[in-house]
Amino acid sequence: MFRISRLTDYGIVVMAHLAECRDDDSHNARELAEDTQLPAPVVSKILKSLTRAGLLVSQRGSKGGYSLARSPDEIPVVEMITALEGPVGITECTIQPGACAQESSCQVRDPWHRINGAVHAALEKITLADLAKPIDPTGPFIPLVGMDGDETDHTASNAKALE
Amino acid sequence: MFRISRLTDYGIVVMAHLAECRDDDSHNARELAEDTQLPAPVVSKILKSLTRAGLLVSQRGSKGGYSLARSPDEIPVVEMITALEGPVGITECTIQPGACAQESSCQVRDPWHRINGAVHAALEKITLADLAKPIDPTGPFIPLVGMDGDETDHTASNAKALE
DNA sequence: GGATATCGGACTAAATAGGTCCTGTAAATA
DNA sequence: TATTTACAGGACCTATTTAGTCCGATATCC
Repeated sequence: MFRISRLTDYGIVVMAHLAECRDDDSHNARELAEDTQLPAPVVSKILKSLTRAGLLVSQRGSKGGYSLARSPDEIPVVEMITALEGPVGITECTIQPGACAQESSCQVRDPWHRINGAVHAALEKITLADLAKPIDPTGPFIPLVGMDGDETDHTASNAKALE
Repeated sequence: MFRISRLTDYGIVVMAHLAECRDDDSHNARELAEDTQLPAPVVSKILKSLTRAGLLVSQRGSKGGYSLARSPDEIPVVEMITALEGPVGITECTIQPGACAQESSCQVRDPWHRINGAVHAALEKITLADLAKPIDPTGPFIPLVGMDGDETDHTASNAKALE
């Protein structure tokens, strides 16, 4: 379906929440689940993955919890996606060379690699900081030009958005 | 996993093959399966979907078959993907407003919409013609602008081309 | 030592994708 | 008109992936 998994979506919400709490305190899994309104066991699972990937640091024991390993503007979206669902690649052959029997004769492989590179680059440039502060009109805008594909349906109002 | 399904991949290979045969003759499913080395029932299924989406025209009966509904340069990649796996949307809420309970309070929705728009735009600009002729250095390059952060230099995007 | 919280897996259930097959219908041809 | 060819539209089954839960082990603080 060409979309990120729900787990990944959750993970990014949790990360964004951590980025908003500008403190360096660690937040435990239960607390984060409550704040984000997501099921606790799932949040716990996500946090472990993100920690293993080096995006979060964990502290065990009582008073333990999780906190960001780096500043939000140093955490690109692509890393979060990779942490939660493996390497970003539009087609199989962009990730696993050799997996496809048609590889040597494939006519469309090269363009796919380019498309993949483009998507990858876009996800690399957007950082957690961009996600956590979507409505700062004075701040640097999320650097995406030419996004004309989005204008078609906005049934759910943008206006309502965030307060 | 953030990648297109195998069916979609196959579909694009078949479409590219049709684009290469510059004739306007229709090619039947069996023939296309042989040419592309893909399993016949699968190719047949794909062809039906592509026809329903208006990317191919079909001709029934003996001497029947499939042919491109439009010129390859008028068939964007995003349409092929949409035909075979539904609307392109990174997150659920970019496709189904209202499906997510957190929508109203979601902090990251707006940036996701933008990211989605960027990916969508990239896939819209790349056409079947680009995929079918991947090695023409003089032709118009796959327009990957719009995925790139600084929009100052569109002309250079050809050469550096993301790899 | 006891309470708290992460770590690492195993495990189940649900959803999706991949692939096959069958019946119906349209077109060409003899 | 009968026959053959080939698409149309599903139903259907299976394998894989994803979502979500749970538990024992381990680390830390008091």
